[in-house]
Amino acid sequence: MSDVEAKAEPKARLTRDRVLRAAMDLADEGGIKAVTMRRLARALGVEAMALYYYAANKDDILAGIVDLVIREIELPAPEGDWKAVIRASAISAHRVLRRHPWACNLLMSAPHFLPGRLRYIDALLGRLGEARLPAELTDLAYHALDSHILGFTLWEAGYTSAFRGLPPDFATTFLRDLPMEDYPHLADHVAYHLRPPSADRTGEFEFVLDLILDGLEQPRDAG
Amino acid sequence: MSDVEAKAEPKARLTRDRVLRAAMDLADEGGIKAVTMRRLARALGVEAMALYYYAANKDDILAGIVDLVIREIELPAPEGDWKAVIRASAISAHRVLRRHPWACNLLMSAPHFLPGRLRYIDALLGRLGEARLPAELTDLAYHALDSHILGFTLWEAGYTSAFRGLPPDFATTFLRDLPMEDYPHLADHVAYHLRPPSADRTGEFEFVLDLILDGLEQPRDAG
DNA sequence: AGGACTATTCTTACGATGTACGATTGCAGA
DNA sequence: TCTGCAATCGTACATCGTAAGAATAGTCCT
Repeated sequence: MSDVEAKAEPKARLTRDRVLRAAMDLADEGGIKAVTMRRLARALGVEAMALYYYAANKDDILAGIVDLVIREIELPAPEGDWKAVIRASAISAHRVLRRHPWACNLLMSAPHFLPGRLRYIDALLGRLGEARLPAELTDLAYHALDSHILGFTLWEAGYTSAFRGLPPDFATTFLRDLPMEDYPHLADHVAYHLRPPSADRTGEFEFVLDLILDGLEQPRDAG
Repeated sequence: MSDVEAKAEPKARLTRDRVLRAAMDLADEGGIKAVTMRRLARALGVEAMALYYYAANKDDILAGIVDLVIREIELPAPEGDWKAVIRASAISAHRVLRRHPWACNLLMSAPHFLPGRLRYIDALLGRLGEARLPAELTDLAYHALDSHILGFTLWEAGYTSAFRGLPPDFATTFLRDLPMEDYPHLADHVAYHLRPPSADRTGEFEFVLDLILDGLEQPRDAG
């Protein structure tokens, strides 16, 4: 099952979209490090340099697949209660990013402004405007939502990937090898972080999401 | 001012600590991509392979400098009001990560469990325990704090780096080149994101931080 | 002093990566 | 059939991480 004889798709004309979609597949399967110009080319049944006809360079491709991911996010609907609608969109974003964990890192490390992202930002800002928050709170809200979505998913992805594929007795091994007497509070919580990767943290995501959404509305006195 | 003739430190014996600290300097100056075994070696006045005596591989070095960063964070003090103390630590973490923006990405992409991080987690969990929250809320709180700190700082770092060193008329250029009629809500907010990189967003960081800290205490009815 | 042992550093080399440059193919219209 | 452009390929280079083993430099013993 090595990829020496990779599935070269039936020879159809190359397209920027086909290139990006193949790159996304590679990333989904093997993480972002699996996206290599040569590997990508092979997956498309083509030589590496052919890709440069459709992308300026590798960064261009990475920016492109990030935008593909963003387009998978369900936009806040144009009607309905703003809070419910934004909540739904944030939950969708979380779900999408869980499907493409590599995208979190890319999203942050030099944000590009491609159509998908612009449309997402615009839609979010539009609905947030309806909350009639003080002007600076609107921007804060957008910022807070984005960073919660990304931070949470990134955190989640990092920890689940760190523990993926480990033997089931990893917890005990982990506890034995560490000088736990130095970290008295940690031991109680290790089990929590060793929950199977499929563990659904959606509830936690939504809890903090609601903290933010509800908190924006309440007038607060300065700390 | 090319780095062909890099500052080779006065020839002192190599040390894991000296290696890590030099790697950190490289990352601070030129981002994480500037950390290269050969460059790092040259900065230390040594050949690349010498580094492998002090580190198993490059990932080991990266994990090491992340732990150095974590150690810069002021731990929650062992006494005083738990909320105030955790708040101060979170603010310190934010400040530290702003100094070393490259560390955010590293922190997430495969978390390692080195002493600095373990001590940080342990201290935080210990103080959170004093809040006497329901058990699952304690874990959630830790998770939420971590992901807020990282998400916010990443977001911040991403955007300020995207705009760093651009000419001051970038805003107008940006607005002209984009089909702004497609993004009506976005235009109003562009100026906000074009504030100088030094703009202090600490207030926003603390706002959401307080949302989380306060929200943890309130009993909430299910949405 | 010399010799031996170990800790530290260097030399060389390999495979992988991103991509510059120019040659090549293949299809369109004349 | 010839021409011209769009799409693809072949070759080459600098740079990367690092494997394997040779060379050096201390340090201690006698």
